Amino acid sequence: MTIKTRFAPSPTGVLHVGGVRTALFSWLYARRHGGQFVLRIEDTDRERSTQASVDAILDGMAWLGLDADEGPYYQTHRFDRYREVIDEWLKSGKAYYCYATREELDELREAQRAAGEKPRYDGRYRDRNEPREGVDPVVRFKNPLEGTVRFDDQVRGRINISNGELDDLIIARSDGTPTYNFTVVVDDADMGITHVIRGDDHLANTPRQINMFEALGKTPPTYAHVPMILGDDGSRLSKRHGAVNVLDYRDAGYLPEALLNYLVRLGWSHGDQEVFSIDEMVALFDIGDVNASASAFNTEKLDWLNQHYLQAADAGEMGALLAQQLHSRGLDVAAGPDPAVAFEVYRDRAVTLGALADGLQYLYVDDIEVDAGAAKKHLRPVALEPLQALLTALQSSDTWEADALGALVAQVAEAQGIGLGKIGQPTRVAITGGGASPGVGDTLALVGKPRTLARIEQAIGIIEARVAAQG
RNA sequence: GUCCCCUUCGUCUAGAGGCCUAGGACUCCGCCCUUUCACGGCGGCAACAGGGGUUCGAAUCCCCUAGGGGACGCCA
Repeated sequence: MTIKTRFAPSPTGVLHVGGVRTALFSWLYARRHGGQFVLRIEDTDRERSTQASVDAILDGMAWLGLDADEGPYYQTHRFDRYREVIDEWLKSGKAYYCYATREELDELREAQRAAGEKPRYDGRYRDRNEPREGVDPVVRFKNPLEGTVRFDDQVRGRINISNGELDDLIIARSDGTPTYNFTVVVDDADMGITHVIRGDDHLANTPRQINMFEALGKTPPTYAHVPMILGDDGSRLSKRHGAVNVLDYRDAGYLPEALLNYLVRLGWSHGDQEVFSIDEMVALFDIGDVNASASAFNTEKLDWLNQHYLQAADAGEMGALLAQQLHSRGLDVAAGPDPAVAFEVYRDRAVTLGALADGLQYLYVDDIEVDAGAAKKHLRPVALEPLQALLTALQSSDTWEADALGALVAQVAEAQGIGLGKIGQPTRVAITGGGASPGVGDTLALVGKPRTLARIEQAIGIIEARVAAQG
């Protein structure tokens, strides 16, 4: 049997990291077993589905490299097929029209809740077909009254739910459009899905879906319900915990392989291994190894992985991404060093490309503002003479290459009879505006000669003003 | 409320009755390297929810309690 999995999001919002994890698990499972992976857009709720959400799903999946072998299918394109099954079930008595109004249903639920019962449809139209004036009926599936639905969930193990707990769910709204629990079944059956890997918020739907598979005369797929992702505080991950939209992670400068690596380790592991290439995930992943308990999203660990991948990333590719980051900050990339070169110098200090771009702004502007704290600490009178000496030396330097510049700074320090730090720090503050940067030689090389000279002069000016102010 | 599910360091996890003095990773804290910041190296703090069983022996099996989560829509 060829394995076939699917990812079936509804386009009613952003592509959530929780959704991406189930997509990843489904994709990995299919790839691992040489099977197929299907993308299906569940857009039966026409009120809430939007094209923007569809685009977000497609963009996100493409960015992550979770390529589908089939699809995207759209449920709205399959309404004829759903209608066909509904008519058939209506004819064969597997489904029936229900004329109860929303108000009546609300009342019923309220009464049940008040009586301490589980709210559910009471079957009042199950065995009578009595059209009502002015009421467009919904169609309900005739769920079995007796027996227990049993299935072996690949993550949760054996699950038993009594049919007595289930009611007759609506499969077509009063406007005739089909609903989720029904369309999923028809689609999974028609598309030959063998393994359904999804969030565990669907666990309670599964028995009724299995009953519908039987009504269809089909064998239900194997199910695996993956626990949801929690926020730092243990509650369900949502926007208030920070970014949940995968595209926000892309825009912040996270690498897809880092996000995927982070997500695959949430609920799944392989011994002590933390870093997995895509190929390793494909080779090692098994849905049966996924934990049954929920796990919390932790940005620090994601950051660590992203940094890890950045350290080994291709400088050319990272340069292009960094250029986008700089550009989105309104900076002219042509006004500074090749971003690929800058990345190479900074790669061990980059957590995300976004944060890196923030820290590199000084390379792409003519005028920088010197941080007050750094100036106070390092642009002191004692630094005046070393900076002047360095300025002179740099002015007459005919090469502008990192190693040579580093050596030059060291020579000046020695000539001044001071330690490297006594000249390195003031220089760093002068040319970057802050107290942290790569080696002085690298930094000078990146900044370039004209700006370096101008900035050292500016720093000398600051110190002189300070001396003057102190009298 | 009813039904279902979950429970190892702060977080992600290893652990399938003796290998556990409970291992790894992130975070945090030290030390080393170092002109700064990082990287890197070394070290440290930190957990089996509680209570009963079963067993020669339990983080691992069973039961109860507590806590947490989910579902209960003409949403998906």
